[in-house]
Amino acid sequence: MTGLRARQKADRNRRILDAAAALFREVGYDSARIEDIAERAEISVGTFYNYYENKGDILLATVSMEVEEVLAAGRSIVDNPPASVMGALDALIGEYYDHSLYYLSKEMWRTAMAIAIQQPESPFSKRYTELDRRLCEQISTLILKLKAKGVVAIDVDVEAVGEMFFNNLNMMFTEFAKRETMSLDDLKARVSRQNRPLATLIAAR
Amino acid sequence: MTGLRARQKADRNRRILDAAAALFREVGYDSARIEDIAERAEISVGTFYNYYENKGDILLATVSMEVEEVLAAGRSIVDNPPASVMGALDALIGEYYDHSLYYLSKEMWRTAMAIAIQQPESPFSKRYTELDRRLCEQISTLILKLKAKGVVAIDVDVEAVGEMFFNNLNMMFTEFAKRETMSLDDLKARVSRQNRPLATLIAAR
DNA sequence: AAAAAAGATTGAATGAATTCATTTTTTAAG
DNA sequence: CTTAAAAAATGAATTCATTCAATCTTTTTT
Repeated sequence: MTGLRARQKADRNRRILDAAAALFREVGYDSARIEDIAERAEISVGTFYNYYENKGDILLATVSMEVEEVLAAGRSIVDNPPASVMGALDALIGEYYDHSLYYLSKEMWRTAMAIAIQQPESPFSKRYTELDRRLCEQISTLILKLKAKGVVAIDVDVEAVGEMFFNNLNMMFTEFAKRETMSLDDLKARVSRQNRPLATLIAAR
Repeated sequence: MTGLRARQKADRNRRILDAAAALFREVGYDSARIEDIAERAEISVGTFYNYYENKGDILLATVSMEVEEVLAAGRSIVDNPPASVMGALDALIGEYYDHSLYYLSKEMWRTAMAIAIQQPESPFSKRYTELDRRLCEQISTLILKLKAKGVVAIDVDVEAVGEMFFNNLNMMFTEFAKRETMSLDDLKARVSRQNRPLATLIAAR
């Protein structure tokens, strides 16, 4: 049986996460004070710091939940991809992008990205980087699948190509988050255009 | 003749910039306190905030100087590029990367990137983004030059390809800044491998 | 079941960025 | 040359994330 201590710990952890996620959505990251998060979670400020190293950590924890969902959604596309290279890429990348604003605002994404860059050694930053790696891997897996189906030429360096597609879509998402005026459709159209040359050239002839 | 006020303003601005750049190099961004920067520049803390919106702004101002230099160095490679697509890309990108650690540490780069993402509306953030755009443009210009020389196929979408190379090298530089253990040579080798498929495929046959 | 040890919680204290009401300096007007 | 208006500089006060010594709770030992 789980001891009282372990149960209380899990319970507090969830209360903190819920309180923070709610506050971030309500007032944005910067205006959400640790004191307020602690008050909502019915703990003290000090306790907050026993659970998370710093304010950024709790945001990255929120983001991680979101990315896990995206990965799961992506899996079903990779398992049964559209028949063309461009079609498959547009479908998977479109899924990523459409999902991205479901829980998180552009401001929250910007902050999360900023923290992940700035404190790469913090545990949640590592987790975030790990999730990026898995997204990148998923793109490569898609290309590999297309190769197996004979849609992509046999001599293509799948990993190199997958990394290039991923780095491009990731960088473009960063730009999207930076520009409040840029729409999801703009983003998808631009990335699609960027992908076309490489996608066309790696297609089996 | 420039009034006294204008001259004093320019002078103070330079003193602040010099003081900050020196302190950042000596003790790193986080440990450099506004109070110390102000003391070195022989102004008050309040005056600092009349010249820069916040601490991040002054770092981005420092970084901008560095990127201007890189752009200038890149120009001479674009004007007289190596004869192959891979050769030309490796040369230009190598120049960017080698230059990057001349004035700035990885920690300073990380902080600058983080700030540029987080506060995209601040004046220096816009300047930083603008410099990124010009770097991207320089890559496209290189491809265009190679096309004119008959090294790159005539039907290639230069802009799309240039953006993809750039976004990839930029994302990889971010990863480089995040990993304290990654060397410049590792970085160059990985990017070179990533570039090869697209570089080969766009070459005129 | 009492005592000791280990583990957690707490909130007041610390330190650094940022603000803002006041003072000082420069320019323009009479 | 004085004086009023505009622009800048100033630093004490504020705000907020983070720390840490003291206290309380749970678990383990006897």
